[in-house]
Amino acid sequence: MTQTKTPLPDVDLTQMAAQLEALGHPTRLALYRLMVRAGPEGIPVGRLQEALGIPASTLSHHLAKLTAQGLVSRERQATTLICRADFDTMNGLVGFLNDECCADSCTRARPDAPVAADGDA
Amino acid sequence: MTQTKTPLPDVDLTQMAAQLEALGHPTRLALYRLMVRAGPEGIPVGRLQEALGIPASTLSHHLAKLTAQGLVSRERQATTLICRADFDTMNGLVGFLNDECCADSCTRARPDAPVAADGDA
DNA sequence: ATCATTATTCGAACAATTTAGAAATAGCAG
DNA sequence: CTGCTATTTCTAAATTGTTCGAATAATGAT
Repeated sequence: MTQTKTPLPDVDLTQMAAQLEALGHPTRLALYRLMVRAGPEGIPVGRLQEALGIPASTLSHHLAKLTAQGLVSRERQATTLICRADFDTMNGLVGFLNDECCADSCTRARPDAPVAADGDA
Repeated sequence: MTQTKTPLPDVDLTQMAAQLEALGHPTRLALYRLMVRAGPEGIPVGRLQEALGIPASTLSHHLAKLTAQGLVSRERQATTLICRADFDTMNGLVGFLNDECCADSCTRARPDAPVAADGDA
């Protein structure tokens, strides 16, 4: 806790936008949710493919995008690749939305959030 | 509160993805955040343009995208258009991410969330 | 070494997004 | 009606994303 309230300059707008964009595709969002439901043990790529019924190359492309944003991690297990949702990253994203992009109506998650505490006129 | 826990079938994956995509652009995310900070009184388009320093047509395009997803509402006030963040929509989105896309690590916002309480395989 | 399995990378066609200048529209003042 | 400010729509170019077959790489078994 080096700082109680965000410095306000730009937290990481570009990175946050990139993560939101990665999730902002029906296939990728479905993919991510499958991984979340699979829990900490993860789910193999082949299983994801079966679930969505899309060609492997397309799947791989989307998976790569999610991985590039740190939303998903992959681990080799023999010939299969186990995919896992990176909850740390998702928490960061949800935290950002709560802190910077919500107002009074959103207090359920952070009753002490400053909301709009900058100079302004 | 018509339903305590989501039915689980597919909540609105496509719509959620569309909203995430709308926010998944640096300019639009910055735009949205400016509106959040402006609070319930809103902020005129011209003010947004000054803040970001981009051409009006580009700004209008992004604004239209946010509006199309229900993230932003616009209201005429004489010659200026007042923009407001739609907190209802954002709450729905954050709620979805919490409910469907987070796991044990994400309990800070919803200590009672079921996480992945479906039939499993 | 060869083969089968699992998944990625390459390449190319197609589609969508992003950007922004110029023209058009909306409201208000004189 | 004319001019003025505020904002959108039109149009078009450049860039980027999506899709998927075919070729490639990694792993383990025979």
